[in-house]
Amino acid sequence: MPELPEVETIRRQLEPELLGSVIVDCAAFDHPKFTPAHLAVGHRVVGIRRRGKYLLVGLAAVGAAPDPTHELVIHLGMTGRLWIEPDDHHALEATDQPYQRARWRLDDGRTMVFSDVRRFGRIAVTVRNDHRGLNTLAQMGPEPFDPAFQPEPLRRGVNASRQAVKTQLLSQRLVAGLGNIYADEALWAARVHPGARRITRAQAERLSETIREVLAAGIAAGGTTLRDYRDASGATGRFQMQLRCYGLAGHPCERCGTPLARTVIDARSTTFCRTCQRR
DNA sequence: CGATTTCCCTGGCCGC
DNA sequence: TGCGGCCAGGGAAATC
Repeated sequence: MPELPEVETIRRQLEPELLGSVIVDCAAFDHPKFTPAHLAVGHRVVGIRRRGKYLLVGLAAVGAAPDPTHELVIHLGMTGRLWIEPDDHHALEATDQPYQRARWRLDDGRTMVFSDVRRFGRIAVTVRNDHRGLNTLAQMGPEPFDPAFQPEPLRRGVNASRQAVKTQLLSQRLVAGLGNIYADEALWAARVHPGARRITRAQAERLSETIREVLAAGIAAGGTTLRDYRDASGATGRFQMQLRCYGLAGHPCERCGTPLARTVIDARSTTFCRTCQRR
C-alpha cells in the first residue's frame, strides 16, 4: 500500500542510483500492465520525479540532448517493490524469482527490478507530461506540499460533490498522494468525519494542515509497513508505530478516550472517532 | 458527465 | 492438517 510517503522514500533512494544510467535491455511479465516497460530501452535516466503515488523517471534518448522527452511511469499498486541489483552473473531473464514484473538492465551491468505480488501495479512510457490514457495521473490534484494546495479549493471541491470527504481525498483529484492509511490519519487529526458530505472553512483549514503533517511525518519515518511495504533497500518503514487512528478500531481515541469506530466508506475500511469527528 | 459498481490479484487468516 | 471462503485495497473500466 505505498502512498505518497512510501513512494517518496523510494524516489529519494533511487534517484542518485539511477541518474545518468542508460537502460540497455528489459524483460517484462507478459501482461499489458507491465509489457510497456520495454519502451524505456535506449534511453538515459535524467531525473526522477513523483506525482502523488506515481514515480516518473525522466528519459532522454541516448545521443540526444539531456532533456527528458519521455518518462517511465511506475505505479506500485498495493504490493509493488523497486530495487537495484548490483552487477552480477544473473541473466536478464532471471524471472525465476517469483512475482517479478520487470527487470531493466543498466549500461553498467546493474539491474532495476520491479516486483508486484498482486499485480495492482502498472508501468507505462509516455511522452513527458502527456498522460492521456492514465486518467488518475492526468487529473491529479496539487501536491500537498505545493503552494497550490489551499484550504479553499479543497473545501469547494469537497462541497461541489455529493461524495464523502474521504472518497474525495482518495480520488487524487483534490490533493495528490493520499491512500487509506494517511487519509484516516489526516481526517482524525483534523477532527473531520470521513463520511461528511460538506466541510466548513475551518475544517478545510485544519484538514489541509493535517494532510501535510501526516504525510511529512510519514516521509520522516520512511513510510508505513503493515505487511508488504519495503523501501528500495529492502527496509521496512517506521510510521506504523506512530499511527493514531488507522487500524486501531476498538482502541481508545487519544483525544477523548472513546473507542475508535470502524466503518466502510468507498469500499475502504475506515477508522474514526464518533465523538471528536462530528459530521 | 458525474457517481457508483465491478474487476483485477494473491497471501494470510478464520472456521470447520 | 487440509480446505473453502473471505478480506485487503489503488485504480481503471464498465455501468448506472
